[in-house]
Amino acid sequence: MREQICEAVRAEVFSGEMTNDQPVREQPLAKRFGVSRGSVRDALLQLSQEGVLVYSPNRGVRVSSPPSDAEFRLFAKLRKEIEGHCLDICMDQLTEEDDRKLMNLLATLEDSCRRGDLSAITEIDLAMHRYWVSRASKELESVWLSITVRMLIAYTLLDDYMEVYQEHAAIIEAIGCRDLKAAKRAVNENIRYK
Amino acid sequence: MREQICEAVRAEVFSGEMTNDQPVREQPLAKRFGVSRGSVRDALLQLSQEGVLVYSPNRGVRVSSPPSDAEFRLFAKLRKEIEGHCLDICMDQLTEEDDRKLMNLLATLEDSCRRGDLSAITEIDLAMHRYWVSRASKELESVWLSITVRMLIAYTLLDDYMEVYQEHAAIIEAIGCRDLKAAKRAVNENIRYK
DNA sequence: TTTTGTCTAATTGTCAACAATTTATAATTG
DNA sequence: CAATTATAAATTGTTGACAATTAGACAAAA
Repeated sequence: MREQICEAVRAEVFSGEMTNDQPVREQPLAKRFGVSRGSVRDALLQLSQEGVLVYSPNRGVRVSSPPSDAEFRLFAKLRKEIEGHCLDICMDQLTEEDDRKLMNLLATLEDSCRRGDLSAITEIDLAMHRYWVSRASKELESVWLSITVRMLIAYTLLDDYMEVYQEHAAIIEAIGCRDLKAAKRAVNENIRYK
Repeated sequence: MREQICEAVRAEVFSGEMTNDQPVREQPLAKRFGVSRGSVRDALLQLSQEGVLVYSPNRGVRVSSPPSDAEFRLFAKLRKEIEGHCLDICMDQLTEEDDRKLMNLLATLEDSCRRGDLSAITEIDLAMHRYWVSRASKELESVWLSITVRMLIAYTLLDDYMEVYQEHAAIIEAIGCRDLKAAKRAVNENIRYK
């Protein structure tokens, strides 16, 4: 249940439906999901730890502000380190089943890019990168997520949607060939500064 | 309240009083702190996000296992990047008041090292590094903490306690002189592999 | 002996009500 | 009229009770 609420709120934050400087109230969310405030509280607390929301004692939560440029660059660097490490770990554990799943994600991404659906693009982008991180380590996944969501909050608009697709196509291509160096290069290319 | 419970449990994990593979139950903690299970739940959930505990649905939480050597090295690298960045940001914002506080922490650290009190050493070590991270950015602090606690879980024993003190003395010395390069070098020296 | 199923105890998940705190509104005073 | 104080409303924090789930003990069957 908590996970469901988290995902829903996360998606709304990325899609811009929830703007920062605007508090996220517990009661309305509880009503919307048909659950008690307690469950909503748990979810909001988790999202705060994750970096999507900011918590102030006795004052509730609000959507996080985008990081500064310097912080964004640091986050990008950290993500490259982490995802590179994860590719090292999991590259030769991947099966053809994994390749299929990644291809499916890629196809969905292509569709979303064509439609220019930023919310869907963000979601699938997150899911794809998460795939190899999650495969490598559950511990790392949590750290990686808290960095990545902070970067994604900054993605309010993009110049070229199809470029996103092409970059991810290159990554999946390299992974399909089990070419570690090429995969790392493609990932580093994709995780770039604003 | 939540924060108090978090700190207490965190301290017990670092001191080794709570071992991994042993579940952390809500009811006993609630009784100990004289609060309801709800508050304890909040705290345990937060510590799970932080990486101190691991949460399994319907099965509660247990103390995290130490990271693998490869993960530990990655965490060390990330910490160096983050703390270096934070020193960049906050170095010339520090006042003499900050210097005094850091000196006090250092004095306490020296005492703990002489006594060989690993629990206290870990706590103060955490507090010192947290000082400059927190000064630079609250957002970064949360990411940094989740990395650092995972490293500290691995610190069950140390060969030379006084070395810890000397390394931190060097850091504080450099910060006192506002010597950015020396401070970063000293921090990198301190954050090292097992 | 091993496996399966059932019951019981322990534990977590959820809820609705109440207390404490903060925010917004109205009244008072200089 | 401006500033301050008192009051009311909205919101979060906490609690205890109950529901749902899990783990362990024990018995029955293969």
